[in-house]
Amino acid sequence: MSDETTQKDTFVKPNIPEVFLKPYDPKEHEGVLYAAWEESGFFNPDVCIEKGVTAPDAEPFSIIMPPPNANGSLHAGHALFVTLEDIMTRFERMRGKRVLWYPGADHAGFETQTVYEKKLQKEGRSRFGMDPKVLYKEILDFTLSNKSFMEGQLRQLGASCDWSRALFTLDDRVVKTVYGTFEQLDRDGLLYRGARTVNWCSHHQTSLSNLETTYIDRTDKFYYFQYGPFVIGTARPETKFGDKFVVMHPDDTRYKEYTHGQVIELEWINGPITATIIKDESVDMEFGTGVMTITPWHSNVDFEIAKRHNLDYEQIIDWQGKLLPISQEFSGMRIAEAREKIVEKLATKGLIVKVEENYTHSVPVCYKCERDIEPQIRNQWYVKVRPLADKALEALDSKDTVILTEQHDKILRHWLTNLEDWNISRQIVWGIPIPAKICTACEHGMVDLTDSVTTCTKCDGAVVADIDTFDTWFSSGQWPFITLGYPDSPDFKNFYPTSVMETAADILQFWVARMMMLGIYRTGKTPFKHVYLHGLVRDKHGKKMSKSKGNVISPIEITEKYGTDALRMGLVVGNTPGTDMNLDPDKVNAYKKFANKIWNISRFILDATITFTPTGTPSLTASDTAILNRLDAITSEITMYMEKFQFHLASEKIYHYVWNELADTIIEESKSILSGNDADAKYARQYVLRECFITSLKMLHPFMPFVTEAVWQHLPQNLKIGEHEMLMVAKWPKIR
RNA sequence: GCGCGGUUAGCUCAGCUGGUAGAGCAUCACAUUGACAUUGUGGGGGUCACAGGUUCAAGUCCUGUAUCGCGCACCA
Repeated sequence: MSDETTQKDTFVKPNIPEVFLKPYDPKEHEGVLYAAWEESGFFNPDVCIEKGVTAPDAEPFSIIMPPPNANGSLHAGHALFVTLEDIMTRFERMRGKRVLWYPGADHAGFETQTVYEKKLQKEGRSRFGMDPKVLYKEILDFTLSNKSFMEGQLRQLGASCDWSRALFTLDDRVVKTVYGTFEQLDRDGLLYRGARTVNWCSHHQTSLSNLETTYIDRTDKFYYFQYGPFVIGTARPETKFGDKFVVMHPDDTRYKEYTHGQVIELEWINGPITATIIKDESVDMEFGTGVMTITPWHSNVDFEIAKRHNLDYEQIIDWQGKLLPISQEFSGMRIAEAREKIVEKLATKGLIVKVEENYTHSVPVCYKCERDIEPQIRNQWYVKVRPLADKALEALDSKDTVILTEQHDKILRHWLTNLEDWNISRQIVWGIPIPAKICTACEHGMVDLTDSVTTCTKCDGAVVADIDTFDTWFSSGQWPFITLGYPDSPDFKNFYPTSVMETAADILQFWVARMMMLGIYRTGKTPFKHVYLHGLVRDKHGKKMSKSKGNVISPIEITEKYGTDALRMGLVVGNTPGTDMNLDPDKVNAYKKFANKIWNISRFILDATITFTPTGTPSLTASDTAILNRLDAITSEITMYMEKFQFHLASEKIYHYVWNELADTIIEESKSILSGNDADAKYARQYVLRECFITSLKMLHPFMPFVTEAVWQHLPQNLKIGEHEMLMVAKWPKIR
């Protein structure tokens, strides 16, 4: 009797499944259960109908999974989206809806190409100079191997999505539909190829949309130069070679003696030049001296002025970020070096009026490499977004799409209201090729899906294929209707518009806005009813996770240490929609304990109900009735929270109910009744315990699918009467 | 510069339509071989950023200030 285990064994009831005799071990159950779920086919709504789990006329519920980038491991943000979407999916499936959670994987154009470039760099190679076809093939292999790895991780997190439908963003169906949209935009006059200022990253050698740039605050020198009779201010002396137009406001009395179009001679960087005076209202009289010279090739504002007055313009900086021959002695220099040298030269010529040292401004940089964006003029394909954006705004006004939270609704509206045309050309190989021909003579662009255009429709010149690819967001913006098989697939008819789009708040404009615009444009309907946005997952102190800081929490490691259920609870309890959350492993550990608590509660209930055979109506005591009423109240409260997407409250509620009420109060109070001699009271209490227990397991399931299903699979038949063999498709509890 | 959000216990955060503050972790004390030490019971700890206002009553509504963060824009 000295050995603790033998002592414990003496209390073991033979009817309790052996699995309950030791603490809950997630590793032992999770893989097996996921395989069983997948095997059952219940992730697929069609199978649910075939097998009678879902009524054929059941209300549909659909979520399109934001396809994770197939270029690496899942991070904590992925774990959060899986958790939230799986909660919604499992909840609605249990409520008997016809549920489709549609998975996918994203080739993630620019993102993946930059990941792959780093890999090339490590191997001492570079994408420049590589045969584009070879490079494409290499990235494809890399992506596909990551894709299957990533899908395995989604399974590990418990995602109950329908793998039989899984789609990859480069699959034929995707390309075909995207081409269809491209052609339709052309036909509708919403597409044009034009020379405009693009955000050029000299490092990545591609243009970027406004969204793909970010601004950083920087303190630079601000120079005042003598420019003929004027003093001009600039932070970028290196662009000033081509500046032969000097601009001021027409109402500026300081310069009233100068007239629009007047020509002046002056001494400039590389000798005497002729400059023309331009009066334009866009000039801010308060800024600097109220006079500026313009560099239309390298500034959007200047470009607009040049267009208004029909001025010519010239490239000063090449695509690699070096000065062109126009700069003469500075030709071939990088910007930073040239800036210094030019200032020196202007100083020796006595043209520097003054230098302000602390000029702070925000500078656009590439969101990937944080190098300065060099505005450049380049021919690109543009989508006229105004009509599309207006339709998206209408959908928000009519509440056909509802954004959670209001804050994000405002951000989205603001963005949609102030939108500029969308540059969809990218100079990278990893993406969907743009099906178009470009005239070598006049640069006219022609949409050509069938590879049939051989001469320019405008000037009869020779044509070449456009070598650019689409902005990833142009194709992923069509994802909801592509996945569902627009226009003819039954899925499209059954599930579009989808019920919920759940995604990260930081891609609201990148993705959600584009999906609305393109979805409405192509199908006539907004792609989703509700948009649930989650924030960033940060470390436990609220710091952004990054490899360099070393504070990255891998969801897979957490899962292996604490169990998937614990991770899911850690991610969802107290995490308000739309706001960032902090993930603390200690918090996850608390829910690991909770999973074990559920396990132990199960052991007790199983033991307490061994003799329970549900026959006849129990004669409930006042205390029994109170417990059941309370259970109903909890059930309706949790159901309401679930319906309102308040998972942070629903999860906390069920947690406290199970631990503090069911375990700490109800079970404790039941012990004396169960060991007493009153058979009716005992039977009634067994009935009550069974109700509370089954109901709790069901309400816990969307949050903690593994431990609850593990328990369910070991429930004896006397507790499971009238219930499905699999908790995943059991019926969500109803109020009595 | 314009717009938006946060500021609540030592830490990280909840708190619905206004009614004298909650959770997890941490901490302290006690208990414990019949479901569970991945435990139980109990406790300490907050003038809910600050200043005004509305109200019988304000983390909860209004105004302003400070501070942190986000979105948009940007001027050469």
